[in-house]
Amino acid sequence: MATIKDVSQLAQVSQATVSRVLNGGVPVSPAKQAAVLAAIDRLGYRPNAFARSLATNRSGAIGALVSELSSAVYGDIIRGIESVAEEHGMHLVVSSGHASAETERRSYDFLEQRRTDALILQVDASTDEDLSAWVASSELPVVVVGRFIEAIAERCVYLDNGAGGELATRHLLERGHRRIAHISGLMRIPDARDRLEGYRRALAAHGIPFDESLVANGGFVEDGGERAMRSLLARNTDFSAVFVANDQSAAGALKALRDAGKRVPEDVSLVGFDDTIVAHYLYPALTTVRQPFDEMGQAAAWLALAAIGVAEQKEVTRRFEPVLIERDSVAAR
Amino acid sequence: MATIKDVSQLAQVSQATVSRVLNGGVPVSPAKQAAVLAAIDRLGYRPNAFARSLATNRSGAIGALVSELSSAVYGDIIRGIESVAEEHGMHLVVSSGHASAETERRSYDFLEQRRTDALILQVDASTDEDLSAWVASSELPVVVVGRFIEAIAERCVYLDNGAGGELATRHLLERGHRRIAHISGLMRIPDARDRLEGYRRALAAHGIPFDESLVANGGFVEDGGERAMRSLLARNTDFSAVFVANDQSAAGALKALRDAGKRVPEDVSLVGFDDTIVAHYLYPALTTVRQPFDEMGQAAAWLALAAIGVAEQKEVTRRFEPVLIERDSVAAR
DNA sequence: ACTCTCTATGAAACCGCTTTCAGACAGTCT
DNA sequence: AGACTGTCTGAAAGCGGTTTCATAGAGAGT
Repeated sequence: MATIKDVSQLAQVSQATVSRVLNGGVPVSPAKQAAVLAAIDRLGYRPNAFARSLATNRSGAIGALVSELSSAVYGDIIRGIESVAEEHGMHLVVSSGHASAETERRSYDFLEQRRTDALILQVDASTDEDLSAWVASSELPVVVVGRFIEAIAERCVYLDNGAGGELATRHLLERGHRRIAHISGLMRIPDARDRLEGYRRALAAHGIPFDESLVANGGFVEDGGERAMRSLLARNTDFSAVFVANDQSAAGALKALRDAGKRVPEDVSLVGFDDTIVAHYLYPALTTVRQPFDEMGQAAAWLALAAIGVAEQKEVTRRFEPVLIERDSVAAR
Repeated sequence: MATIKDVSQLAQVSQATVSRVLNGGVPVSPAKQAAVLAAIDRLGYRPNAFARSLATNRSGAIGALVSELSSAVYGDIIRGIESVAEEHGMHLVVSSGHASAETERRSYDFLEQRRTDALILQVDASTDEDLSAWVASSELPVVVVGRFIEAIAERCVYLDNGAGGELATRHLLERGHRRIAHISGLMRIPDARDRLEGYRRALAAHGIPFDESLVANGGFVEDGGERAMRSLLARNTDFSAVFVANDQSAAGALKALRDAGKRVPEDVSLVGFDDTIVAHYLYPALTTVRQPFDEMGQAAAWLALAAIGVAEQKEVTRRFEPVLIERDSVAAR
């Protein structure tokens, strides 16, 4: 593999000049410039990324730590990050946290050691305090996506989950539903709490008292959603609609309803959350609250790149608004 | 950030000794060893990955070029790769080809320049010849996943798509179906051709002549599947079952059937391919042919790591066998 | 006691690039 | 003509590790 030295010798200039031609910014006479380019071409020279990084202390890569690589849910976040990174000639180094706080920590260390230029975190298991501490102690810019943490608010890209919960519930209320159940998410995750909170707010706004017996925990997973729905059905409190904290558990809920001989949406209306691919494929197609994962990933990447001066500084949306996607799982009452 | 020099001074040893302690393999006296470790701990020293890479010419990362980051289909491949990489203390640098031969080429150059230690390719747009050429000219080990290329057979990890097509079709034959249609995939992709071939073989084995009017192209996408099914229905050739080349177009086909008032599986049986989450969420849940994406990713990663001496050399499955996953979309006839 | 391993160690070269610094040269201004 | 500016260039010093090579010192063998 040719080195800069080979190029400089062939072009009869110094290594410094080759470097200048390569990196621009410094004037180089046209003659030498041409000689250098010719030599580069002739030798098929490609700069050694390690040497460059060592000298500049820049890696040309941003790191992403995601809770789960390419789940239905978070895949789009990575996609969003990658698209912006690529646009700026940066690479993406990914690592998965495997939904364990310890692994997340390890992966974080890993990436930090690897000296990516910036870090994007999308993690579930670690606490707000952990994350704040990481951000505080890190030498490189860190941005957190899919989560709002007070202490590092300006480094967070997130959805307004409360508004999402409200939106879903209000939609059902507007369709005439009064007995609306909720299958909640994993309560240690703020998103789940916020969505529940939004649900309560929407009810309150319509003068409907919160009824604990209409809430069951689905833990954000399909099985959990199925169990939660069975539990709701078994309680003999009637309801005509359910707001489910995410699409996956909505899929489970749908299954439980079907097994119980209930039709959706004729007997029970259903609203999910996330608008993942799941919502699209369910039958009936699931009305749900959309999170713009792709855009959130892009925003996070932009924020990170701007922080290291690679992307232009501009106003980046950090708090995203949920949008209701109407499909076929809600009927008027 | 502390450097090896700081450590060596604090520990009163040479840099070489610190390096030895760090990398092992060379005997170091217990006393110095302890002193070095203490100094490392005290300074919070972390070796600079760039410097190390420059000196060793190893990056500690493998590159993955995927056609589409985290689609429902290929997400599991990446996951498989990452898990094996992480197990061996390696990083994963990913890049997406965005389904264009040119972008794939660019991304490939990008990764190669980045000098990852090995490369895993999962690409659709580039031709067999392109890939063979890349592999031949590359200085680092390349493995191709999800595709069989004669010229570089021992570097390919792939599914036996022909057997998969046969499996799906035979399943329908065994359930008593005789008029079996096929919605094919993107014909420029070998997988699609092989699956069709398998379909023909299975028919032939049962003495059923191939009937061109029972084949429509779905292009591996949902829309395409829907259109293809509509086209089949419009032809007025009757059929009681359809083997669809992938789950996504099966979802489209299912929709078209539903729109036409046909029940699945009572009127028409359906078999998909891939066993992505789509198959799981469709209603009725789709009987399909499973590709072990995760394992294939793992195998590819293992092959790559073994090639650079990071993973132990062992017999790695390169040709995976499809498995039929029976769900609810096939009825006996 | 003396040579002969053998082990543990440090000095220094090296990996391939960027960047500083000083100087050569050409052009401009009195 | 002489003093200044400003532009372009090369030598060399890093960046922070690894690795080679030579050597000091400890034991072993006679």
